[in-house]
Amino acid sequence: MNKSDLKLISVLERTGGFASAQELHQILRREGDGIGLTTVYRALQSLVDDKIVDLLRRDDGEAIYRLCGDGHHHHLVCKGCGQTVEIEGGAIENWAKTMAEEFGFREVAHTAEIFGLCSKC
Amino acid sequence: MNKSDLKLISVLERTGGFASAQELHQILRREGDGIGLTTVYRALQSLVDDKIVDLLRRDDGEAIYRLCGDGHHHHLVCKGCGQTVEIEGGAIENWAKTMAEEFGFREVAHTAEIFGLCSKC
DNA sequence: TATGGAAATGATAATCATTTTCATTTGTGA
DNA sequence: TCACAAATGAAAATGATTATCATTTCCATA
Ligand SMILES: [Mn+2]
Ligand SMILES: [Mn+2]
Ligand SMILES: [Zn+2]
Ligand SMILES: [Zn+2]
Repeated sequence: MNKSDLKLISVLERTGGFASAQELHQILRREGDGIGLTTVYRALQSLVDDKIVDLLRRDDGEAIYRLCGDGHHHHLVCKGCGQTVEIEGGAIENWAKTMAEEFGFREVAHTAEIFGLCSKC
Repeated sequence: MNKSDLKLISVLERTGGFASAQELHQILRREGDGIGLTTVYRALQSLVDDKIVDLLRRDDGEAIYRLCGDGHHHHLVCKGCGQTVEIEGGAIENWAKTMAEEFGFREVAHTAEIFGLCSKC
């Protein structure tokens, strides 16, 4: 947890939703911080490893990051404005476990995200 | 549905699991087909639009494609060998709908995939 | 069958996010 | 202060995907 990591956490706190590495870099630059793009990627990687931020992918495959609450959860993301709600997996946690067992899979993980338009969009 | 689309469907039938555009291109080349990479991308794009193949993303963001069964379903994918089982969403379908309603989201879609190691791996 | 335009094709170049390299700077404990 | 490790960022490399554009293949109609 170094200086750059903290900068990224700070930006992510302010932006709220998901943002790409390039976008986060631009925001920091606009604010007068001369941080390099390389360092932004490094910091994000490190934060993902430490499970402090979540990584998922835009439709075009670009990685997007978001400061995350603790523990396992899922997301409800607005395709219009990017607003994101963290939600519990509820019934799908068992679904994933059951399906995996049924087909003899071990060491399973799962992803589940919901996309739509929020009430404002 | 043109000649190239059919070639891609044929390769996807033979490979079974998910494969990237680059991999599918290599397979066709190895079989003596001189099809261009551009055409492979175009055919895959068209098949995805027509919902004949499914597109998802590797961890590194690379797009992978698979010939799909009809209708809405999810996947159980082996991280070792790529073997893929198509499974029903079951509890997820209601979960997605309920969560979306609760937060006032419209026009919702969802993704849910399970990853693990199959019994052979 | 000939023909003119539309659709398909593929080589090549352009994009663009991400990763590598590597020289320089900064931080830190002895 | 000194030595050494960690952090930083400019620049180049990588690699998937997309855009161009000239050429070829189809196909309907005369
Ligand atoms: Mn989250
Ligand atoms: Mn499928
Ligand atoms: Zn919105
Ligand atoms: Zn396997």
